[in-house]
Amino acid sequence: MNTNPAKVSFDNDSTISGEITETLRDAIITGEFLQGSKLSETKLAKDLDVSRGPLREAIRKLEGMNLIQHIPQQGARVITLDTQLVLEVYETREALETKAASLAALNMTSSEVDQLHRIIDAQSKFMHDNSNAYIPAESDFAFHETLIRGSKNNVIKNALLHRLYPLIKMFRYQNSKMSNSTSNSLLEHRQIVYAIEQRDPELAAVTVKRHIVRARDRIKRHLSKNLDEN
Amino acid sequence: MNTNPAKVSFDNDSTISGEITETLRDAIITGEFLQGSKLSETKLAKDLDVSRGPLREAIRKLEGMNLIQHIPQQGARVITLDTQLVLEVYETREALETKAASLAALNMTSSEVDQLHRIIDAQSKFMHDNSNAYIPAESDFAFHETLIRGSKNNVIKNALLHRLYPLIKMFRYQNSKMSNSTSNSLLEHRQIVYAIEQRDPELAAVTVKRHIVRARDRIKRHLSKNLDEN
DNA sequence: GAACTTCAAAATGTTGACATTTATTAAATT
DNA sequence: AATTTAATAAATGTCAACATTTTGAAGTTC
Repeated sequence: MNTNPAKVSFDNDSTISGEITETLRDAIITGEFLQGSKLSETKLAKDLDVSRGPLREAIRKLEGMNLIQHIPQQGARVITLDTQLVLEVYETREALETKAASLAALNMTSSEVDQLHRIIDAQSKFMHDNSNAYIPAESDFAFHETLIRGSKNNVIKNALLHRLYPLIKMFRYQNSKMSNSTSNSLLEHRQIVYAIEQRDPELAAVTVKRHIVRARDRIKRHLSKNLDEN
Repeated sequence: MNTNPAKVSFDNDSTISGEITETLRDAIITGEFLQGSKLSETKLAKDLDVSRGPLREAIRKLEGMNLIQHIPQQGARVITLDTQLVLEVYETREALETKAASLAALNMTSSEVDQLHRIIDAQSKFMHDNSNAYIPAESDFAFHETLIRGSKNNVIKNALLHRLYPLIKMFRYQNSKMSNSTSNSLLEHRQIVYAIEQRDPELAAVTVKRHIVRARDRIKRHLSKNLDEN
């Protein structure tokens, strides 16, 4: 089983293009490929032992995930997560996931709500066992992905899980020192589940909005203190 | 000069891949390629007189615009704008463009606000000259694109202009008989500009939200009455 | 007549070579 | 010595051929 938090796990593509897309995605998210670094087709094709055709397609797919920036006749570079981009990503996430929460309150199945419960129970147990450590990133992502899927809106789901979360995972993976999820996050998760259980879309929206705005504020403070070591 | 409302106009790529991306995009948006129809690589490559390499890349790019659905080992098909998808697109647009409006109220330059004024003045003149006809689609899109650019959030901007608006343009182009923009739309546009001029993000959000929800409701009514002729 | 096999045709996936553009380095000029 | 120019190397863009998978029709079986 794969417990790599970088894994986005939404494609099972046995083609070479699909395989190397996953490989490159993980390498970018984990920071194995440095931000802003050039992705040379010739070199990468040799390293991965594939031809440039599928590699170019993989690069296009990663461009769709916002992980790569490609300029014609110049090539592809790993996205650079500067302060502005990260804050813009969280603003976008706020808009989309707030709506997703409203919809989830209306459309989530009870078995999906149960799943949310199981996730926060595990988070609760973990924090108890580890004396108020941070929520593990994988568990936090599992919570939000379940919520998003519960919206039953595939357009919002794809926008969030395929295009925004890769960037969020990349940021959190490469800033794991940061106080990502404070003990307060668990309480906020509980409030979100409560709102969904009550089938209260407004309350769900408000609780998720606050959850994300707080995360954004933490990041903002963190980045303003670490202007150099980026 | 290009006045084709299908034109999205955000790429100037002199490569073959870039050229045929634009060609195919317009053909899909205008309905020249029917919804759900197969895009055969072999056939298309012959028709466009290019090799399959750049064509495959174009297909990947169009996939990123949500205009095409590609299944490995099966090929690419033009997206089908069924009722559910269109309503989901408008829900997503509501979430994103509402946020964009708030940000525009804060970040728009005065020259951009002037541009909004020029657009609604032209809309006003057009409707007066044509005795309450609908706002032309190009002008309506120009208004919203200016608003979105004014947000100064590139992530939201790309999500809307590159991934959502192509679908919206496709729908409106292929449903031009529908009462797209009623005379009420002009009033709503004025209210939006007013909110932005006041630098009032909450008011901007509310006015844009209502504008989009109303459009969505019109579409919902229209589609429920035309279940067959789609 | 319906469902399952078999085989041929067509489509997608992949490759390596070629073309064109961009980047690099060395020479030349001021 | 710094800047510009020219030649070379390398990279991206494109193509046509090959490989593999899927599709669909013909034939067979129940």
